[in-house]
Amino acid sequence: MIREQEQGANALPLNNILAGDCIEIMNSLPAGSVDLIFADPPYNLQLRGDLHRPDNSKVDAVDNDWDQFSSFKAYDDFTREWMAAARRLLKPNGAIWVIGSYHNVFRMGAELQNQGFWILNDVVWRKSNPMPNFRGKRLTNAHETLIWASKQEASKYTFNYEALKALNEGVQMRSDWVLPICTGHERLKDEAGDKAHPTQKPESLLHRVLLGTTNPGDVILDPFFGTGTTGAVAKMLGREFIGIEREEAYRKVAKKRIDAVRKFDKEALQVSQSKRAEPRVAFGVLVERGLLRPGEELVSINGRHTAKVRADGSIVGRDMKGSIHQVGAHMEGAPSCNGWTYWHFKRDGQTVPIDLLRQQIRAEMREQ
Amino acid sequence: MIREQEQGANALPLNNILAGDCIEIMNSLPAGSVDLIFADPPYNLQLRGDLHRPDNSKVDAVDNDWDQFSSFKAYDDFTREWMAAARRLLKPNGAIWVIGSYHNVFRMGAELQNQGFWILNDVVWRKSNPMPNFRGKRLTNAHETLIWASKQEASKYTFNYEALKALNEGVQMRSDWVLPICTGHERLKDEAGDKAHPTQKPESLLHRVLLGTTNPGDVILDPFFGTGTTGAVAKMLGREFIGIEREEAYRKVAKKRIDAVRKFDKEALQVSQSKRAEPRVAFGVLVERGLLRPGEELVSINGRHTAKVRADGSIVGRDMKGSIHQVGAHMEGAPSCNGWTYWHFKRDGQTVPIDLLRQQIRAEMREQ
DNA sequence: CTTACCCGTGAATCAGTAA
DNA sequence: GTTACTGATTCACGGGTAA
Repeated sequence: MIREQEQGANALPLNNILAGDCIEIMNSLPAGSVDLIFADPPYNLQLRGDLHRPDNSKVDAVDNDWDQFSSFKAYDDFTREWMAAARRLLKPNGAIWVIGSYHNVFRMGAELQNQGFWILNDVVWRKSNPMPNFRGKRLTNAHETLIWASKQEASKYTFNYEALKALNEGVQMRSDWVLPICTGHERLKDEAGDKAHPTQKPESLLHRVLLGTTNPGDVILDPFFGTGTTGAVAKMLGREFIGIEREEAYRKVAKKRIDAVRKFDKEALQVSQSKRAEPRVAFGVLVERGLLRPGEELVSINGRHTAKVRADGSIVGRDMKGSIHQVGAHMEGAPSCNGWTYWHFKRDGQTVPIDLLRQQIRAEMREQ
Repeated sequence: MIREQEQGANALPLNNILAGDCIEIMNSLPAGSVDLIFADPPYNLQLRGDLHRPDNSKVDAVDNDWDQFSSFKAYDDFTREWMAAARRLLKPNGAIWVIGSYHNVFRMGAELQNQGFWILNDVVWRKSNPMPNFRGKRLTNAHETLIWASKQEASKYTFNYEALKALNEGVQMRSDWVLPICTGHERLKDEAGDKAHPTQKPESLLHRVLLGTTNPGDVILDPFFGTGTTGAVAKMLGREFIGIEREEAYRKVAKKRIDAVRKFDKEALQVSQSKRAEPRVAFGVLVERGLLRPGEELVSINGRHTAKVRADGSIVGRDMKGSIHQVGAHMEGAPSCNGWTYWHFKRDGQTVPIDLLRQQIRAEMREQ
């Protein structure tokens, strides 16, 4: 058996990038031979016109042919096919990760369930540095969603609980991961110096996925290999990979990149540590959480000025409205003012600085 | 028309909790009459068993020949029905929020898209104090997902950008919201002292939703009302609500809760306004009123270009004449330009943006 | 050599009104 | 419905250059 798998016609082409359509290629590989699949398929963004930043520069949007689908039906057909091919390749105890945005992730999640995959977690990648919403028409799209699912409900999937706990400063890893997007030297460039791929994923993300849900020596398949982040991190971590990629330009960049990777590079093991900054608390959050009521009166530390709280966290003084800091500075004729210590409120006859409420919120946040 | 809506058979039962099945009741209400729907439907945590409605009646699966997926089918049928009924009730510019976990949110998101809703954002409610994963077999399930969608792609949905920005310490609100789960005094108890509802949502969550995507006076429908968080926050914020709930016990708790809510006073409900809401002022008016003289020179913000004001409110640059916006865009070779902030004039040795003069005019208009 | 400043850029379903 | 015009709108970083 093992000999066949290693040497026969059906041998797994380990640590290679296969050229071609991922559905065809997956269907040509031996069933039940892969431990983990990581899939980052086209998102079907459905972008309309151009978008400019406030400084008039144009956003370099994802307008590649591979992201164009004629309808939801066409996208669903595509999803059903690649997912079925992927599921066939998985060992009985295998698992899959998919990543997407609101454009496609709901359709992928539903199809995973339809095909009998068993969802273990949905994971939110919270981007520490997302692109802002330039027109102010929506919320900043600051996250993407991953779904982790086993081949079937009965699968004894791999989960390295302690490793992830260690990675998370000794407390259980949660379903929301704060990681920066891929920029700087990690972002691969083409010969012209432009980004080699429009949607390169950060290695920190794959590091966490592979560390947490595979063992050394496991076989990891990425059917939408792109510039090979999955392969690069798999190699670092001593896992085997199989990549499938249609576009020659991407394959070329990926091969060069992976060839340069050294196994068990200790520095690489540290890239995924996210920094923990002191959380910023907006004054509006006190209102939102009911610690202060809209309409409630604030008094200045010297008792000379008052202001009223509004529902959105701005405040209104005698002749001005704005943030707690702005209004405080205005009242005192000062260039700046720390509103947290300047403004007080009354509870049970006591006058208390609003900073006390901020400390309360911070304590809650630390509890996790 | 108005009389009919207020007093006729089709009158909207504002600020009431309606008893019964939400699909039937929604179908009995007048179409196109609701501004926002907030839906927190059953999460269907036991997808592999029978599916039950909130009243514990069993949902019949239409297609039983594929037993493994029949329960998904039943959940999808249920989702399709209530969502279609909800969509019918929305005004053309209306919008919907749904909330769920990985058990059901993918199916809801896909169905929203299938029915022609237009997804605006998916939002992650990151729980600051989730329940840990006791068995250590998965990641701590520390978030839930909300989807915000307009009735159709062309809808001019409500988004109070500035208010949410104020709520977030002056930077635009992101798609991930850190909020604690509902505990303590806010968590409603029944007579026995147990929690009155298993999945009561925190008021802070609804505060952000309603402040950000409705205006005072808007009609908000919650078809899975439960203990009435939507109604309580709607009342606080000066919005109208309609609740639908099958279970008498929940309706009773909700009514008592909402009756005790005090509306915030009007001034507190004024939120930060977008500049887009300000009245338009034609540049020519500045000339007309003598704030700028025909022949006066304007200088671009970077000091590189000049233009001359003409009596009709057009301006002339080196090789082009037109509006302040057209000439500015031409000078910079940009697709567009906000002439109000681009062009400056000189007074007493100072260089001042012409937008300052527009603000003067607007102030005069407000006094009038 | 260090610090300060400027510039570039990222999976984006990104406008509203009047004629 | 279409066209034309007005005019509102950005956060976190990394890298490079200037001081």
